[in-house]
Amino acid sequence: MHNFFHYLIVFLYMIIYNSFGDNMEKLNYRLPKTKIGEHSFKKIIRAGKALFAKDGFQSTSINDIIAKSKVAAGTFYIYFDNKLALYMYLLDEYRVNIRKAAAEAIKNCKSRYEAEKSGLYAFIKYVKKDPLAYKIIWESLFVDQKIFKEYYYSFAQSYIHNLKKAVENGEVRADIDLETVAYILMGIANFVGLQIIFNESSDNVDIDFVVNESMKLLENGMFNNKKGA
Amino acid sequence: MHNFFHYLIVFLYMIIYNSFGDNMEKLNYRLPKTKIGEHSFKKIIRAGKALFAKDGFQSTSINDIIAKSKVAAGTFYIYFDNKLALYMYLLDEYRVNIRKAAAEAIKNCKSRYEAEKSGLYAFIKYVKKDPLAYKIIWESLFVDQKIFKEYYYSFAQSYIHNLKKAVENGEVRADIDLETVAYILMGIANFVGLQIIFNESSDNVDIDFVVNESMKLLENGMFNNKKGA
DNA sequence: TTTTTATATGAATATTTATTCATATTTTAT
DNA sequence: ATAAAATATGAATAAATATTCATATAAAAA
Repeated sequence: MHNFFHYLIVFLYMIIYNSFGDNMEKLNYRLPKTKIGEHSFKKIIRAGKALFAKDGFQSTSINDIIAKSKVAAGTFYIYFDNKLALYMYLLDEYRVNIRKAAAEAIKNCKSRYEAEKSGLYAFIKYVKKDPLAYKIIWESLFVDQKIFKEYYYSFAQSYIHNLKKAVENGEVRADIDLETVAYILMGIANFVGLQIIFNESSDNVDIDFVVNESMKLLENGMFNNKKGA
Repeated sequence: MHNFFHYLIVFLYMIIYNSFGDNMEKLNYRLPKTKIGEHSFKKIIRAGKALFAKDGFQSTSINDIIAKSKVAAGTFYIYFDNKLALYMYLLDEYRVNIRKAAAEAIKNCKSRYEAEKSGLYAFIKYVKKDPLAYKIIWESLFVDQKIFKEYYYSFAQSYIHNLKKAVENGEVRADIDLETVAYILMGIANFVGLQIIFNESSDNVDIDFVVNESMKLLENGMFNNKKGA
């Protein structure tokens, strides 16, 4: 008779887990409700950012975070279930910030061309200022492949949506697959961003330069002989 | 008087470390010398590949590798100093393989255009067949930022070298920065590769398709109005 | 054949890391 | 002023992980 209840519970668990699993993952942290709590919370966030940026997610232990933030071990668990919960919180924050920076840069653009240029410039400037944003998103591929895939997939979808409109009003050529173009544009932004980050002495002038060169290629391609071979 | 020797030793250590540090990192594994040793070595390699592919470098413990490969704990240490040594061994293997695949694909190409197309196709086919190759190189950014940077930097340099030749014989336009082009091409390969890997049911036809679409953009850009805005 | 070298083993040890909980303090609500 | 809620603490415990080493066996060299 015990077995019946055991299997019932397992069954119910499976239903709940499958339908709500993804949503429940987001409840792994608790925001503070007082000034003093906010202070501790911020200390943890700051330490997490610094350590994840320096050593990466997996190499950073909760003990490291506790030591750096100078809160007691128990305090960490008041706000976060575990290290992943803190990481997800930061990842979310950076995603919002990057999208905000891009949206802000694009909002007054008159054409798709201008929007690509401003968006690229804003993205690279953002990751130059705060390389952790860049690193933390890339690293999500190794923390949880699913969240990485979802991020780029949804990014690509909104890209495709905008490109479609640009095709309709004749700005973008109609004879090219927009999904591929979306991934190409993400690839360019990420790797040209890499180029800027690699060069530690790079400044706004350099960002201007690589953005202009990238736009040249997006305008007219890279080959002289337009027929190819 | 003890202090003198202490500082002498520290000084000598610094000299040795600075000049040979990079080379010495590569001596962290020992190849087997007999048939039976080769067998154990291969078992460790196979288990490492499978686990790094599934869970990533940091989430895989040496104990996991030992369990999966079915060798004793001590056996692992006969061949590798630690987990990083195994990872570096695999990273090196994949780098060689990817470069080999790319070189093989390019060697009979008559033009830079053809070479770009074949190289892109070969790269995507390779990472589709063995996604760990892709993952392990990207992940190196989080295992050791230096090796990641060196990898893409040297890749970019050899790219620039080839592009320069193509500019000289008029195949590639002369009014564009080749370093930026190199990073753009790496970005396209990596993210269009991502697009293919994300779509689990993608096949050679899909690879053909995205390569063709990418080449369209490299030929003529993406905009109708060549003046931009 | 004997000696030497290479390899295998896994229990034991050392180290790191995550997590809990009883107790104390501070803040907010009543 | 008092009760309730929120927060802080860190020693203690639990769990995971890395590494060593004495012992044994197999392969190659002498």
